[in-house]
Amino acid sequence: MEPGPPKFRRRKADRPTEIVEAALAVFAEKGFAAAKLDEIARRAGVSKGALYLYFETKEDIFRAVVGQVIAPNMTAVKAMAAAHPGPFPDLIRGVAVAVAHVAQTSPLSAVAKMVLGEARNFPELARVWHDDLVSQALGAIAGAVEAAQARGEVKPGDPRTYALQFIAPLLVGLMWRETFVPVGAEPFDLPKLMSQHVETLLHGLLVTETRS
Amino acid sequence: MEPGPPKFRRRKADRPTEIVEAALAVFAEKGFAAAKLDEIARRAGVSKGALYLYFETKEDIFRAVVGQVIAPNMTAVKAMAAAHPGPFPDLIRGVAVAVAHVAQTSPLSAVAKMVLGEARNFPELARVWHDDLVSQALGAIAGAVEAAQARGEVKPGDPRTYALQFIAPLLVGLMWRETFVPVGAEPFDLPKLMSQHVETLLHGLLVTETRS
DNA sequence: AGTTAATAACTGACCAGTCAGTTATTAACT
DNA sequence: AGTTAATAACTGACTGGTCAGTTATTAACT
Repeated sequence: MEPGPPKFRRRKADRPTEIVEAALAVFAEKGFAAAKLDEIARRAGVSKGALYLYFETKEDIFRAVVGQVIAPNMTAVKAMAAAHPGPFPDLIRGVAVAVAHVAQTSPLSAVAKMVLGEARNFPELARVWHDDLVSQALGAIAGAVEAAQARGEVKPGDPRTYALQFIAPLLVGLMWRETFVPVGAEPFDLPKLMSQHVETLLHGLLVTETRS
Repeated sequence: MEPGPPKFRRRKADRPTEIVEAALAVFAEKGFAAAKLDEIARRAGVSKGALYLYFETKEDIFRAVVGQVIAPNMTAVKAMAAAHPGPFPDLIRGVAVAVAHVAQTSPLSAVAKMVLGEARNFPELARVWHDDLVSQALGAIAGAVEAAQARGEVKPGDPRTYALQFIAPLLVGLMWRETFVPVGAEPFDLPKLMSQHVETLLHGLLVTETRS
């Protein structure tokens, strides 16, 4: 009786991250409700029962997915908040490039969409997402705007609103990509979008600068 | 045995709209998957079986909800597209006020959120939403921008991107209201947001207008 | 009386979560 | 070094509850 290749390996250490990665993929594809634990297990190379060795419930897995995506971005936000001042246009251009890059090279947007979609059923996840990530990022930008206003570089106006104006087109661009491009919509080139947007914000749309 | 008030009335004509209205409420509260047909029926004052006299499936009801919300807004979009030209700043300020008003006084944003959330499972709804509503509205604004560019009023740049820049903060503000305000986030005053945004787009953020 | 809107009890598929049993791995003892 | 006992990771068939959709029956209207 040759043993042959074993039916499974005991790899307690690696299972949780593998499961969370598989779950991220399935949740991103199907949404929370339509994601099946059997499929998550299959993609993680494990049986469904094994999921319950590491997580209490399906919701628990979802929480872990969101948490894992939030964590690395928190440090990025903190770095942004601590950015050296310098002239406002340079700062804001740099942030625009950085933010657009992160948005395109991480599962952030897929998870963001899920958090938005499931906010009703997981209010505590919406809270974490807001408190730890969105509010921080918005606050950091608003802070930079406020400092620039104090230096007389930027016009008066609500800094938090300015921060939203700054970031909103990118967010909508991401939603556009996830929602409408798959059904045939013309995509937006996000880096180009962001660079045009930043210049518009800085200098305005109008050719003649006449106060109305 | 006095008959008393009848247990139910036969009101074939009114049922469909009543059902769709009830369904809109439940879908908006719970999302598609978590919405139960029993509850939709209960709120429509009807039994679950009666739903199936007027609709084939749950998805069918959802489609009807989306369709009913799209229809009246299509006419609004068409009116906007046919707006008299005039100076660009006036036009764009008017549109901003109108759009902000509609967004706040219709179930549009709730349905929009649902369409975004369920786009994967209902691609044809995402397509309708895009083709009949979003794309039209964006095109109308882009057309106005292009005309203003031709008149030399507005700087060069992709008109469709300008349109997205214009509308994005409002959309994000709506998502903010639906998602983060319920978990304690500071709300945005949408009309104020829009008016600050329009002025920023027109004139820019910077105090000194030096080309960089 | 005949027609049909409407009901309420019912069915069957689906799926999160369970658990009795199996297998890989380690430890203890020759 | 080889054998065996003990442990813990892992499996997969099973269950119980939920819920979209069906149907036998009733009651309203013509």
